[in-house]
Amino acid sequence: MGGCAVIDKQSPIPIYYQLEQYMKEKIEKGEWQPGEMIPSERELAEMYDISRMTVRQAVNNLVNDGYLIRRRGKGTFVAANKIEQPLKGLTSFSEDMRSRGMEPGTIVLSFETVPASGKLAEGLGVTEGDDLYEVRRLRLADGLPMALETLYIPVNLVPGLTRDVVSGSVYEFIEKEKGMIIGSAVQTLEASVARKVEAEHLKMKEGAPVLLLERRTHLVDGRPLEVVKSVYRGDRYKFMIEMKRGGS
Amino acid sequence: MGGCAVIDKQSPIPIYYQLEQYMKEKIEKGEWQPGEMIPSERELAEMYDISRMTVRQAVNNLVNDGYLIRRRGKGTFVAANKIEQPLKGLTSFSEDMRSRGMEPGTIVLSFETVPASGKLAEGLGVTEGDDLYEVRRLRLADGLPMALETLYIPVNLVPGLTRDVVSGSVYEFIEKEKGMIIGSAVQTLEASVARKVEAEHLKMKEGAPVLLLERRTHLVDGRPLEVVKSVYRGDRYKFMIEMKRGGS
DNA sequence: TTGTTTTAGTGGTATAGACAACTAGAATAT
DNA sequence: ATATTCTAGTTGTCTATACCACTAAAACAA
Repeated sequence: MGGCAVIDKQSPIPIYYQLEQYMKEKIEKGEWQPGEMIPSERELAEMYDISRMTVRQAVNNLVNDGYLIRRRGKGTFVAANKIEQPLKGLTSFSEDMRSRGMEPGTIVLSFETVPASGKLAEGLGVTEGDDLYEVRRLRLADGLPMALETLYIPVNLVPGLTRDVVSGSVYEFIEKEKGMIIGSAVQTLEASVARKVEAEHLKMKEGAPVLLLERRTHLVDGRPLEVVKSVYRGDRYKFMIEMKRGGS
Repeated sequence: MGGCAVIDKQSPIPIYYQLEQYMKEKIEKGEWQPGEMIPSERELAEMYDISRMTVRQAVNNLVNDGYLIRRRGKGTFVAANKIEQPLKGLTSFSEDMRSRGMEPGTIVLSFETVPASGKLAEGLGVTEGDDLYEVRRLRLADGLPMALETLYIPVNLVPGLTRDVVSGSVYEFIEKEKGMIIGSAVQTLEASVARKVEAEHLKMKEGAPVLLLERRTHLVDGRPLEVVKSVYRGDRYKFMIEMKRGGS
């Protein structure tokens, strides 16, 4: 039974932080499986004799870090996690890697539909609450982690997207299976440092330099297709742009 | 005065969210300037007759979104602005900053001629040992350090370059005084962390994220014009690129 | 059987208060 | 003058409680 007290109220370490670390450990060790519902906030509060608000602070942090997902009226669930399914495909990332003489790879970390919220809805031209595919992929080059990518596509625009499809090339599926033509993209790039979750996936140290990339892709008819947010390893990736005066 | 109630407790919109949007607006409109301290949590709570915990929820979200920075014992401050404006095609630093609504500035740190060596000579299409101008400049936006730049130009291509000229726009000098037309550029971007010297000039902490930029500019006739290596502040600068499908 | 209502349980929002940890400057003592 | 202590103000943590909004399944009604 273990006098595994878990929470030490006398410790100078904040209670919410103790609980946060404890839950994170459960998730990382696999004691709490992806998709599994964790004890409710009220249960946790009673279990460790702490306030529900304190539980919420711990849960909040893990939600922000991508470990947990809240669903009002249903519960709090462990986020999808590391499922291996590498496959080759023709994507801009893949083309990019091949042009650099490296072999691209992909690991789909999660694939689900989520309701569009705020900025995402705006960026994708859908109304808030509409379903979006949310795909998280780890992109590899010569087997080494190169980027962590999160992709959002409106479900009603590309119905029938499956986990199998996203393990390959999404663009190829859209152009060849759906007959839609991709027109343009706007990309922003900024420098940052790896947060914990990112560092773990990319196998780098927390705080190491990364390149944050956000791409908004449009179809030729102007409809927004996708929003992709990527985190590239700063030590392995260099972005290259060719520009011409006056042109675009 | 105006019954700008700001907070409507009867509204179905959560109070914390109302406050969050209100504060975000203040920041985006510039009513609250970067670095400025915002009212304390207790002040805000009293001001709008809401609970401090509710204020905290609003502030928390803005902190997570990068709008605010908390400092225990001191207060909560508006974070440095992130610039996000499209960079169309090839522009100079000055054009870039002006298009983003900021006033560019330049401090010339050094101006000398050095012999071309190895890669530089190759990149600039000159023979090793040929004279190059080497210019180191601190680029400012609205008076704040934005980038540290080192520039190499073959002397025989642009004779007559002076310290006065480089304190302004080099591109303007080349196009207007010399009559040469800039054609294209290849730019690489990568993430890194500030080294000591860079950190000092850019007034940021050693190890903070920076964007390393290297640009190789060519004239319309194809002759290499310059190689520029820049270190941009990661917290103040964001690159935006528009692309069209066909290539990458 | 089918549709509707109720109910228990979940996370979401909000309150009022308390004390701790920290900061910077003022007041004090040396 | 130079330390030292005090103090007012800040964010950080935590509690106990209350009600709302939403979900899913059970209970009920037609």
